[in-house]
Amino acid sequence: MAELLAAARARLESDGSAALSLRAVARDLGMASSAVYRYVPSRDALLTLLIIEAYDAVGEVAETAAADADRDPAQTWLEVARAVRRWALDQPYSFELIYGTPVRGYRAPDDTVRPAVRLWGVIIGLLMAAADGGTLDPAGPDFDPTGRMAPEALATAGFTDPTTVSDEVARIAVRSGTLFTSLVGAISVELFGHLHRVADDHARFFDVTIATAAAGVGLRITLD
Amino acid sequence: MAELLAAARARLESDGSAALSLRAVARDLGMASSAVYRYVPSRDALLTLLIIEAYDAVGEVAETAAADADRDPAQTWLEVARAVRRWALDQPYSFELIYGTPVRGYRAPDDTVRPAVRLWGVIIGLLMAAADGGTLDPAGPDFDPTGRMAPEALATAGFTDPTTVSDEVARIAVRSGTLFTSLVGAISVELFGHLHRVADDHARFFDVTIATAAAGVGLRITLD
DNA sequence: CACATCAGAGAGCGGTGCTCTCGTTCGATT
DNA sequence: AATCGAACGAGAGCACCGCTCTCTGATGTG
Repeated sequence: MAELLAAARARLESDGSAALSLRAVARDLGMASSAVYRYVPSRDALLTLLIIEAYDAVGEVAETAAADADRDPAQTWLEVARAVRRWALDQPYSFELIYGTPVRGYRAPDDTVRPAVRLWGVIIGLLMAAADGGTLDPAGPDFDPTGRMAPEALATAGFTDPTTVSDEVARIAVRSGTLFTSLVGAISVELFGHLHRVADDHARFFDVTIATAAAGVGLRITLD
Repeated sequence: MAELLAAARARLESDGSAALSLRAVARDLGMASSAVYRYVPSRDALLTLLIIEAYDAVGEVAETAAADADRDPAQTWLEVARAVRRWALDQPYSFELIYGTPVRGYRAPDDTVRPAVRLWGVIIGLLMAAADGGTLDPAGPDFDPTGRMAPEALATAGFTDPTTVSDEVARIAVRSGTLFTSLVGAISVELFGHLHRVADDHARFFDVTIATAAAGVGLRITLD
């Protein structure tokens, strides 16, 4: 089973998710394609395993970057974003697998929710830290947060008891959406080729995009 | 040829790009699969045609929304973003086709550049209008725009002669990247299921995300 | 009328996911 | 120790895919 996953991971990294063929994996293992079905019920199930791996990988990358960086939450967010970008450029197919077009007819099982939420946890944690430290500027547009972010998500991320999400917490958590979107958006846009003939220095474009979006939620990032 | 494109479009809208099968299109037309190759050299070429159609469609949606909306550039941007989102939710597979994971081994030919740049044109136009009207706040982070945005892109969008892009224009154009990213990012995140169990009211999440990112570049959007 | 061009058909190649049946092997129970 | 059953793997086969090849027939033109 471990060998199977390793072979599938190798195939994914070299050929991409769309080309991940169960038969090819079987060939790499020196087995008949039918034998693989002893371990995995379908190709999509195999993909699910890789998806969970990818979510966990990006979650760990973000958590590590957040722990390693300096104290200022805004600069820490920049470092986290950079780390995630580096990971995505390194393993583009893993990024595509989780943040790109979902596989046709594929419905993510609940097993993927917990690892997927790790990144949200890092983001919300940074916003909380900024609020506590008094470095969180007033956000651009303010609005009523009731019912906007699911309390369940906050609870899964380990912040509060789902039944008692304070208005204060919700108001901050809402801003995490913009940070998350700017991160996924900036990487997607670069990775999927939409900066072709638009921007030259992709790393700089990324930094600026992250910093600008962060300014909107009240995090002042200074770029050198 | 027109029938072929129509059938392919229908297949795309019902099954998605990954499942767009030349044989299926041929069946829909009552032809042998080999006959289709009289008109189109390969499946990828057929996809390219649909990609160009999609870029043009989203470009027109954006241009129309920009023309119809009121005078305030910030509010107009919100309307443009909403219109593009509506289009994407309406034709998810077309959105995926251009802003999702690129098709394996597919390299976009230059024919796609011009339609792809229409959306950029709308964005830059709005920023210019805001700057002219004096409603463009100082952006979050400021930075040297030299060499950041390709002059060619500005020229293609119809703003300047590529050799003479003023520093003023470049400084404004740079901000368009954040708006573009927030738009594509917000739609991707929603369409690809990353708001599942995170946000309840997707339309509101979208508005807030767009407005917050816009605040970072200096556009004040007011949400009701 | 002869001829060339073109649209389409059909078979076939190697590939895919997946299912079914068949044999083997190996470990636990009696 | 013998036996039984579960687990594992192989192989054939189904329907589908992109794509190529050859062949047929219609069509229009010199």
